[in-house]
Amino acid sequence: MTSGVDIPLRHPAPDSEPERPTLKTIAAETGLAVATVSRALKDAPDIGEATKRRVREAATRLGYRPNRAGVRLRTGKTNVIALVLSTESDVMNHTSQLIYSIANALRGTAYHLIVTPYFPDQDPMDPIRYLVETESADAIILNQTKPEDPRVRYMTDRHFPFATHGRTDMGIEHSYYDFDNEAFGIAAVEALAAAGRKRLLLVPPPRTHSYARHMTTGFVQAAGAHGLAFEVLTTATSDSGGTAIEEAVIEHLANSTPRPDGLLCGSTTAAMAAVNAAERLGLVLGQDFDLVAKEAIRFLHRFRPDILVVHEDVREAGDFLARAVVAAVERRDTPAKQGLERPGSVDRGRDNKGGSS
Amino acid sequence: MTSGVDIPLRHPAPDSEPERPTLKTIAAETGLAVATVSRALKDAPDIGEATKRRVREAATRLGYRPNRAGVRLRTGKTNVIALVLSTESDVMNHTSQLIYSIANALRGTAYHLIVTPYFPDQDPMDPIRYLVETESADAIILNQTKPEDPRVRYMTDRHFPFATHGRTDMGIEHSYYDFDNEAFGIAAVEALAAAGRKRLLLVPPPRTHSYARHMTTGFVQAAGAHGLAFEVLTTATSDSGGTAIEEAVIEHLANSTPRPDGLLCGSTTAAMAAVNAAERLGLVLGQDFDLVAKEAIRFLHRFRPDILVVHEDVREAGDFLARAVVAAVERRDTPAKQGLERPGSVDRGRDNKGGSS
DNA sequence: AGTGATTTCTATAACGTTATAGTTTTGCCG
DNA sequence: CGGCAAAACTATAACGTTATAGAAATCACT
Repeated sequence: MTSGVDIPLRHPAPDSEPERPTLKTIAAETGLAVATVSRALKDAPDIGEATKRRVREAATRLGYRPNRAGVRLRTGKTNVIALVLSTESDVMNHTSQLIYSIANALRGTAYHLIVTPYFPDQDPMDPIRYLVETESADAIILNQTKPEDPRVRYMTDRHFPFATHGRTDMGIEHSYYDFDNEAFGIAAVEALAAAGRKRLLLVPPPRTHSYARHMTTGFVQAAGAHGLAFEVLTTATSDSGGTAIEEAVIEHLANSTPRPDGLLCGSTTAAMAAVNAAERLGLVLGQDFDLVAKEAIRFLHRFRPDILVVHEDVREAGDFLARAVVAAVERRDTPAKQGLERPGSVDRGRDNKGGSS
Repeated sequence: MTSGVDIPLRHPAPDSEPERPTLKTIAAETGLAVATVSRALKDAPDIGEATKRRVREAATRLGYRPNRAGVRLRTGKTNVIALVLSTESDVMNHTSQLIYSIANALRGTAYHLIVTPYFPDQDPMDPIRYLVETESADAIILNQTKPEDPRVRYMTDRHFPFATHGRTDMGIEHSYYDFDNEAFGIAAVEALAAAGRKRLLLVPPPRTHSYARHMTTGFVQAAGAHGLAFEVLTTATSDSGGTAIEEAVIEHLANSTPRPDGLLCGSTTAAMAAVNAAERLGLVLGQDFDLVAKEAIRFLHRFRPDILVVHEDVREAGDFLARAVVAAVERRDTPAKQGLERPGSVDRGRDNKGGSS
């Protein structure tokens, strides 16, 4: 089949690409100077109305779109929002929802979303430093804040626009969106109290994260207020992984007298593991014990219809955060925006009409 | 508090930024020309060894990093890999795993990951066209391929580097990674046959996607080969949403005689819904019926330990796809790489040591 | 020492954009 | 109609990089 001669055959056809139009193309088309076209397109006051119309017409007709590299090189503006994500832990459900909702909020704007996960073996500061130093983004959104979060200080010091999913304890004024985990803790305790539960057990989030303290505070306060006994599990956290949680809970339940009859979990995985643990001890959900869980995607009502569920709307968070950073980028002096999602009602899974997916 | 006078107070301190080093900086530092520095850093053959060492030393000392906008403007290279994601359907679990594994594979390379989800109201071609036309990425990875996928044709025609998660039926040679859903269908049927099941029901993936045909083919073939009765659910697909699937399955089971006793589901959600449906009819899993499901993240073993589970390793897919496109970008004539994940064994959930999360 | 080849380095231009300063045109008023 | 201001447009340079062509220095060999 192949001839012995080596014909230097390149791409079959030179494919004569239509060549993407630039300002120069429009300038040639309209007989104007490149600078005029540029200024016309950004509606500068010193360009005549008729000219502007002519330029805009040519631009749409040719399908002109600014070359981002050109803009970026000249102005430093990247038109990029970076989302920096922790990969550890059980946030799995959160992640894709965050990404989708941010991307959705960015639709129709000039901004692209770049996603930069970092891994347990990395310093969380690494991606932040990289993005800021190389000016690879106009703003950063990050999640999994810690009470003392060096990333927040770093960006604040440099006046770099950012917003966080979660709060810190540093007293720095910045844009964030958070779920009110303290209120959640209180609501959960009240639901358990209403179900007649007397001895509560919290499977806490990892202590390093800000929201762990909020949830624990709410839990402890409300339990105290209702005169209920309570404990916080110390041998596992809600992102220890299902198996570890199950073991830790079973161990705890087996060895405590009196036995806790009201459980509180911060994640889907933890809830499933905890229910399994209790059931392995022969306890019946809704009878011997109740469990309240928070989840971003409705799953648990299928797992155990009797579970008590609070929904966290991560999509709202993404939307809020995206708008906050875009506003900050467009006008550098925009005041920081803070959002706090109040937990909705605590519902039995069986009552959820929930969309799941 | 605020004084009546409006002092035009800008940023407190001018913050005298250390100025990011450029080639010019290094040139000044070493007394060489900018072009020489550039060539030295990319190890061009016409630069002396001593000079190269001197330049490299200065570069690391100053913390030089090439300005991407400059490179991109000059060369057209973006150093960006775009991941284009469908937001519909139950792939939720897949998504974050794909993102993480791609990002992980890209670590240490010069490539950034940009994530571009598209929504049900959009033409799937939109993001592709945008990325290709504006040359915003060096390569594209996309998921949810369809048997006849215009995106694949578009990029092939333009010799744009890409790889897909999933195959097409178009006979176009390109890079992809896929889970062998036909083999999965066969293995699932065999597991159900081994469990003594005689009448099988498939809750199929949405017909528009390539893998639906594969899974159905395997299912039908193997059921025929084992002389088992079989049906394919027509009133819902695995991404109809939990509630819809539950309704459809309950309806189907209630009205068929003889009643199916072996179910096959392609996703976690579908499996949970199907089990719920069967149980609402009073059927007992492992006794009156068995169910095989495929899942990316181990969940189901907690839901019902008796469920039969096959694991799909999405992380492997992301890793493979990332390497494939990077290879294609670095050397445009790299042959297309294809990967097909063979399903592992069909295990009872109770036997899974699985990491969950 | 002279010639040519080889090695090593440099000047220049260009990618697409925009800020700045400057030029031309138009309009107005005395 | 001269003078001047305002309006409308343009030329130039620069952002940081790299491809190209060419210059300078070094070497080899007569």
